[in-house]
Amino acid sequence: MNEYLKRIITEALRRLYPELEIPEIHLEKPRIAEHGDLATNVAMTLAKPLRMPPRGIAEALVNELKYDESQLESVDLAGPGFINFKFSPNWLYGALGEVFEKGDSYGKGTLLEGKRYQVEFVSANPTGPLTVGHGRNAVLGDTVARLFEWAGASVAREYYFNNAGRQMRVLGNSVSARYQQILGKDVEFPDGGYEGEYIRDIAAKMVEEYGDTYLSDPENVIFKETAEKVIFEDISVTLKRMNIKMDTYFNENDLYENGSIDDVLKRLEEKDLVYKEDGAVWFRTTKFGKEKDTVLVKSTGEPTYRLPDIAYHANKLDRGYDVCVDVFGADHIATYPDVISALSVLGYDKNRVDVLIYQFVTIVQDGKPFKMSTRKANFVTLDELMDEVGSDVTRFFFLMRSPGTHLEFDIAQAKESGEKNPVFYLQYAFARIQSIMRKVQETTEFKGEVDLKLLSHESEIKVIKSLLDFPDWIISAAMSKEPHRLINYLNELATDFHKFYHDCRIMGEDEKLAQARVQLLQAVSLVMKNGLTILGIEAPERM
RNA sequence: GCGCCCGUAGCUCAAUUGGAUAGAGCAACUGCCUUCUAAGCAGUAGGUUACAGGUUCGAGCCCUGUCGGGCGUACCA
Repeated sequence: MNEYLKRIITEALRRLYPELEIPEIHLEKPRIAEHGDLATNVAMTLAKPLRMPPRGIAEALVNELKYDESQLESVDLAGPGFINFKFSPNWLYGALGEVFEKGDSYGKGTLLEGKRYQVEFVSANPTGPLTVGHGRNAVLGDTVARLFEWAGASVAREYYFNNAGRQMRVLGNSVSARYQQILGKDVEFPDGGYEGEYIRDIAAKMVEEYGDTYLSDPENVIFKETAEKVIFEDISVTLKRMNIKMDTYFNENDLYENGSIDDVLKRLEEKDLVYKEDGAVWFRTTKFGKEKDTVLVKSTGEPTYRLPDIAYHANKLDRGYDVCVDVFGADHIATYPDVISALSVLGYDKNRVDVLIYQFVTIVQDGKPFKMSTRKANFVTLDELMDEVGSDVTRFFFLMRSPGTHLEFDIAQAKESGEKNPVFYLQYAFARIQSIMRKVQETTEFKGEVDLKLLSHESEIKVIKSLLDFPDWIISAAMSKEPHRLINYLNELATDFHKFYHDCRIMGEDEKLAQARVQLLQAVSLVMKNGLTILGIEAPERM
């Protein structure tokens, strides 16, 4: 339909103003239903180049426009110069038919067909269980990946981690200290160590397994290695519970072993973008508009995290992905411009790296905000949260707001199983349809072809139109990396359905009409299911 | 100090990326089930989109400044 409208508008313009360079025709869905199904503002944008009033242009255009009346019901001039198009019911019924043809794959687009995407997310180092803070990252990353898939791309999900470095040493020392304490040795807990209960659990397990074997060897790497193994196991179980499956895990350490770190450094040196000072190696980030240069290698010889970050991104791009998406919390916002600068210097197209930055999550418990810190063991883990509210609610809460705004996670509201909880509105709509279907199937058997033309009630038409919007919203949510748009859409669809069902009954109606309505419900059910699938949320048969 | 993000109904948030009359949910009030899920529907009330300018046919959205909040601004990740 979009293409059709663009074509006839362009043709009309060409006839009216042969001299004019015809701009890209912009079509949008008016906010208000009375303004039609699609509208264009070409007349307004042409006002300046043509030096004519927008309404005058619009009027001429409307008069000149030739269209097929079986497709378009009306074309109107409105407001300051909008041209509003209203689809004919005939076109709507035809389009609705296509929904059934596509079925489970209705909504799948071709925009990103043939593209290879990679989404890197979670990427928490194995120092402790995933917390609610990681939750937003995990769920956003996974859902954005699903959206890319529905937009036609092939997508790889990657988890990047570092099991070397200072953090992990502290982790090992923390376990070692607890291990010794359990065995009765009076050792002091390391300053800044991980205080969480899970450290004790790991130590206890080691006592069980090895007895006091390592009591005389508190520096043994086995403490760190065991902790890493146990914690990773724990993390992957948590992810699985949340419906998240990683394709690859990438260890930062590989970048050292395969020489990419040195290689990147050498290539930056060749471009004269690094220099030595005070025993450290610096990256001339001032050349890219930064206030200060950035240290890449400390005077101890150890790289800062920025260098492996650059090498890692180069590595990802070398693996042939068309686009690599990073999912970052707001605290990482400062680091990625350096990575981008370095990559373009190294000859990569910086548009191949895309970053989704989300604002922090505030947990609200008993009406009060709750500050978290992994090291201080002052946190709510994702597992605890899911024990309380389940994974559907957890995913939904992380997705329902724009990534760009701070998210307030109200545990009380999430626990609420009734109308206060917004997930249920969607799931209920689906379950309600299933129930109606079951009932109808018990009592009636429809014969003959479905006649969609019988769906002429205002709220039926509204439902049909909403159903047809689904693919557009997937693209919109995918390209903006904002899954909440899909949720907003599904909410509207659910509202349209409930309204329809309030206005229109099925049983007791004329059989052909009932049949058409059942068909319509099937379409709603299908879209609802596909939508919830993208969100990674279950569509329950009954509630 | 400087940089990035945010500021919309009492509360939590939308607003299809510059479009027409700024919308939902919760909280408050009023109606609607003897029959297919009322976890629903319909309605009332609630706004100078933090503030002041600017850009243009048109601004919650873009630009400048001010105020308020978050995050950065490490030879931490």
